[in-house]
Amino acid sequence: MPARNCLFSLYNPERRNDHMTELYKTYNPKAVEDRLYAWWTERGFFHGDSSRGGTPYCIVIPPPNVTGILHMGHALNNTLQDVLIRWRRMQGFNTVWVPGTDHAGIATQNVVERELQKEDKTRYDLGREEFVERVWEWKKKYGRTIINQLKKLGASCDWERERFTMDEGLSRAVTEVFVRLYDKGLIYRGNYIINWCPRCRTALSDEESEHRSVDGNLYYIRYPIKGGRRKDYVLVATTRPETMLGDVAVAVNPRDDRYKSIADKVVMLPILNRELRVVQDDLVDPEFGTGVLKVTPAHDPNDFEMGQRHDLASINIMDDNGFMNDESGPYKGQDRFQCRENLVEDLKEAGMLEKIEPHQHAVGHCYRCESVVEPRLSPQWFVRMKPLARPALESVNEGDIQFVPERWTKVYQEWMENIRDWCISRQIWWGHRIPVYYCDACGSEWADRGNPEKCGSCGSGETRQDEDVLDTWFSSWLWPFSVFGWPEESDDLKFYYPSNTLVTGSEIIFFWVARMVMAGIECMDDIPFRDVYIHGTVRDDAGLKMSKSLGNSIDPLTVIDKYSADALRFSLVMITATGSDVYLSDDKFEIGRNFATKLWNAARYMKMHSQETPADFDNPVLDRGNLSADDKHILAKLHETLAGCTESLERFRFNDLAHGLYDFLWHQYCDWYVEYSKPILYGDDQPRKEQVIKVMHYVFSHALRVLHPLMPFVTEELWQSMGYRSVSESIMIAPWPESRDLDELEGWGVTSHVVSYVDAKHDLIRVVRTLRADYGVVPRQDIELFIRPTNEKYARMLQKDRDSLAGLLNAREITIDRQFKPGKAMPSAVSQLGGVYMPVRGVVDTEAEIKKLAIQLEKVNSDLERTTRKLGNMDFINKAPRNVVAMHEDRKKELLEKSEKLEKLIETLSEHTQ
RNA sequence: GGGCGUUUAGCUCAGCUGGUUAGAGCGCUUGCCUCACAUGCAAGAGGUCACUGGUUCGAGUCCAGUAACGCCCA
Repeated sequence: MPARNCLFSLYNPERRNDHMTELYKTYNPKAVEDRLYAWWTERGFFHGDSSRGGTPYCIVIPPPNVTGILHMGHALNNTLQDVLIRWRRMQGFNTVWVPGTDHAGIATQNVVERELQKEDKTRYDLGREEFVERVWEWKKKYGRTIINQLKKLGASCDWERERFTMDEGLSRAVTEVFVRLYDKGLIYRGNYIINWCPRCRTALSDEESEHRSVDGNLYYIRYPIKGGRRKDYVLVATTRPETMLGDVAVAVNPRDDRYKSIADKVVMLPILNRELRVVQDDLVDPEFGTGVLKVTPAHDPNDFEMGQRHDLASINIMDDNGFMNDESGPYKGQDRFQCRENLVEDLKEAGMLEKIEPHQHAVGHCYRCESVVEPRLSPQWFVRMKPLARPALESVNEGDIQFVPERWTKVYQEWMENIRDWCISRQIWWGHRIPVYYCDACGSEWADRGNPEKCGSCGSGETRQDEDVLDTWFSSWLWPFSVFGWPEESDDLKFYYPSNTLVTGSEIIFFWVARMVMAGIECMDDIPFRDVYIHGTVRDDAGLKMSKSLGNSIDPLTVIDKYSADALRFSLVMITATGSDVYLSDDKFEIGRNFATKLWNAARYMKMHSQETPADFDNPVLDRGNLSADDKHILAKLHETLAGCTESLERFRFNDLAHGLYDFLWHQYCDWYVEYSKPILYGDDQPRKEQVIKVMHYVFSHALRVLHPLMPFVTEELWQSMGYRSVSESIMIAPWPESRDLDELEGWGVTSHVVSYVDAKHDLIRVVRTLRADYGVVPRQDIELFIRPTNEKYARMLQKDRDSLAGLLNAREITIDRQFKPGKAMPSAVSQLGGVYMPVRGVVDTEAEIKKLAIQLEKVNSDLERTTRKLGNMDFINKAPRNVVAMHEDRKKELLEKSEKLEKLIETLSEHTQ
């Protein structure tokens, strides 16, 4: 790396002397980020070790999909986790953040199958074993993409603990849990309606079928009554006409008088001419369609239940690919959608189609490939959820687990209360194969932890394993303890489980969060985490969810490249309100970049004036008598900020943290304190200089630490280059600053009076600057200024601050005089501390001046009137809290003074006009 | 159909337990290359807090209703 680009030479002791020769005006993240990240890793700062003891703080990462690439959702999610973990680490907790990926069964299989397609092969050409081998190869080659991207983001994960859901250890956990639940009777196999994706050729759980509203049709079809005349038919309305090929009955509501007469009749299925029973069922909604429902038990969940109740047969009419099978007569071999078209044509021709109405309805789509999901009867494995849900619900009801924001509690509760069994088998090859074995000799079936060669009952060697694999979430729900080696009772597991905080998005509350709670209680007899922080969804500027298919996503890596990782992190957090969605556009990242540059330059300024960092910067010995009001003010503001930051983190108010630091460092520190310091640092009062330098380093080094979790790179770079290593070799492990309140700052003479005096002084400066601007006095032109302070105390304090005021206002002379009376008309204004007068060359438009002041007076008087009225209201005086009343009284006094001053000003001006 | 959420400056959003004069960033206007920073500095304009009613001494904030939009579940 060329030395010129390396702005500060940092942690490397050999390079400590050749730095600072040249200071660039902007921070150059490219020269910093990878180097620092490598150093942190090398030094082992990310590693957590249970044997070190202490208080644990643990986060397990929501494992990203191994096929995934980092998107803004990940960037936000992992930034927040990193903020928490870095904060707790600095607080001295024994922290660990466990990273890893999940094997994403369907998604990964799809990726590899697409690869095979290019070679004109299918997975069947390779066979199961070879195909799985191929997926492993793919994983080895590409599976670390997202992990490397997390490193670019600055994530301080404990990489020594990186896990993958298909690892040996985690696979063992999967088998163990399966066998336990199987033996407890909580896992069963059954023939039920499941969501079938004909493209992925597998079952999906209810959560994996995404309902979307689609514009479809309602087809009204005539089903003739057997033995009736031509006009005797019942009219059936359906959205999926092709499923009629699997009809076994029609159903009406028993209370529906319209259809009483057909109750004992048989109707004929058009085209196939199958005889259909007429059943009566309460489930039929008389209001929907014609009130007659076709019953297709093999292709609709409600129909299936109805079939059970009325003992109806089930006719499956489709194959695994969504093509019509033997049962569908003339339509055999047709794709389901093509079949629909053809069938509708045929019905039309036969005069059996009465009408088609446009109809909007919800249709399930595969969450991996977006194909229309086909409800279909199929033998699958399920987890009985009710017994698992009960304690998981209780732990949230009783507050052992808390959602932030709280409203998600209800979403969780409702899902738990209405929970349905979980379909866990998938008809794919990539994943944990179901550890159930069958004996073909004696027909027994059992779940096994090992690889049984013989049947346990009859000793036959004719055993075979179930062909299906498990849902990926069946391994993810074990993540909080499987990553620590469960079922082994490792020291790490004992120390770090349960984890403290889970950070995730709302879209996987059902998929993952809820199930982890169930698994944790079932397997560990303890909840997996205490707090669940749910952040918002990342959207584009138009409010659309960012997605590859929409092409509206902003690539975090592009942002890192263009603006820096710190900028990405800071900007994301700054604009993300707690738990609400984020709207992003490229230019938002300038916030963070500019902020980093601002810090960089503040540091440059400090360095210019203090080649050597004061030895006691961390806990400075300050001469109380030699501290100015402004010194005390910034010290107070620093500690106020520190307190606010810690509180924000405790409450997961990340954007408050970002805003607080931004405001403090930019506006309080740079805009006011650094500006204030200039005349001193460029002057030659040596003792004052030393004090100010000490204050600056004290403030800066503490603010940097609190900022570090948000902007790890630039804060570390500055920590090193400013010479703060004596506190700790890295800012990452520097102690988190303790805030002190005003009483604790008393030793430095910091009081609320000093703080409010400086606030008021800032107000005065603003007032004068406005005067300057109003009268077109350019910055380089100096002014003469008269101040008439409100009281003797202010007069004394302002007198002390004359030089600094002169600096901040570019005034060549400031006169502070309680008796000041302008000898001629001049621009003037009113501030809390007193009136200000700014003589200007040339003629002043007195009329305009009076007018301007009159407008101000009007506003003040109306405020005054409102406050007076309020204070005259006995109800207010009696019922409002004392401090509120006192506040209004102060305000009244203030307004009164201001009003009088303005009146006097106007009066004086008017005299000069005459 | 059920549930949840949102509605505050031109834009994106803060505003927590009701209590001063409703804030920020961006954008806009004006003036500045002032020796840390033009990725900057200073000043300024800009608001019927969606609507209607209620509670209260006091409502952007609490309650009820209405409207629009969004999300989740069926």
